[in-house]
Amino acid sequence: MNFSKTITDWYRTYKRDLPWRKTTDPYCIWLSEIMLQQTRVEQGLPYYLKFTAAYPTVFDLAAAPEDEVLKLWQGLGYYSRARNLHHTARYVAEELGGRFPSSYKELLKLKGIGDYTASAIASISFNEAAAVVDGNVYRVLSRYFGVAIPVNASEGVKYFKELAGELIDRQDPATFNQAIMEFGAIQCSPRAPKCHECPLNDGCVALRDDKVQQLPVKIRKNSIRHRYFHYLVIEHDEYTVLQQRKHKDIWQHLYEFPLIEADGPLDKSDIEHHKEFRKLVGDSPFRLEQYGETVIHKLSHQHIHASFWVVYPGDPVNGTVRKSEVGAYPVPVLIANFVREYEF
DNA sequence: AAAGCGGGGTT
DNA sequence: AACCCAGCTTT
Repeated sequence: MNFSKTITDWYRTYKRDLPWRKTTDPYCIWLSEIMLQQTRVEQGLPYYLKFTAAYPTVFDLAAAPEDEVLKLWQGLGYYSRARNLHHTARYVAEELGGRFPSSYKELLKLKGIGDYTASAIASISFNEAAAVVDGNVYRVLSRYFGVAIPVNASEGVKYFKELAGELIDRQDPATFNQAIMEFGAIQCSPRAPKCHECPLNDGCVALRDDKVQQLPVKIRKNSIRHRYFHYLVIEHDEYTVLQQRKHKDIWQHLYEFPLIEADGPLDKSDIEHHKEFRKLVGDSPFRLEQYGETVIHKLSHQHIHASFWVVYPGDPVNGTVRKSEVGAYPVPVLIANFVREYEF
């Protein structure tokens, strides 16, 4: 039995019951695919349910303010996905009458939609034979065919895209694409694939040559950057201060307390005399105390060493919001964790 | 071609 | 601690 038929037969038996598999509405497929980029199904699922409940159509999403969309997205990470999602919803609603483009080529032009997502929507919603190549597909194909070309370099991207394009079931591309991804997620998993009970184990080159653990090959990079964030938590009657992150950096457009970023740890005296602190508090009298210990918030590529300094200014300060309203703002998980523990 | 972008789970 | 996840955009 050939590779593709084995995969789709396996899928019909073992596929998970997931809400986006009950529809071919391109809006719903698009929503699910954006959320699942670099994100596990179990983590994305509750967000999919929240979004489809809050925004049943692309017009509902387009009509929402960005802060509201980011708030619903809070905790899912890679927030540019939410900003691009919102941008594209407005484009589709206002310029395309709410109708998504129906081909891979046209979908690829939309913000936030790359090769993978355009292929996924084109195949699932419009039955176009565009092959998806995600992390699962790289793993399944590199193992079964014994290909050691690095998957995260340009040669590998091209090679596996073409290979997947040759294998795809042109009669039912939607099922084939979802099948090979599901197979990679459940059967041909990264660390402990179930080779002993795999329907493809007779033809798998990696299994034959005992190279399952060495494939796929990835060029690894990224050393971790350490950053030191000192947050100023203003306490003035029922008010505190929040600021939106505007610059090109992590957490763009999310909110946080006024921030002093330094090259390392700072003590109370460093904070008191810092330019940003003086700018916020002015020359009025104040009380200042550190809350808790330094927290190390780990991102994929950065470790944020965060300390929180509670400030009781004598005079009113600018940029205040009610403490009771802090929970309404989209904030990084680091800030949400602090707010939950501190309780104003 | 390489860097930058979250958060959580697994080993 | 390292790796991975239904990747995309910018440099």
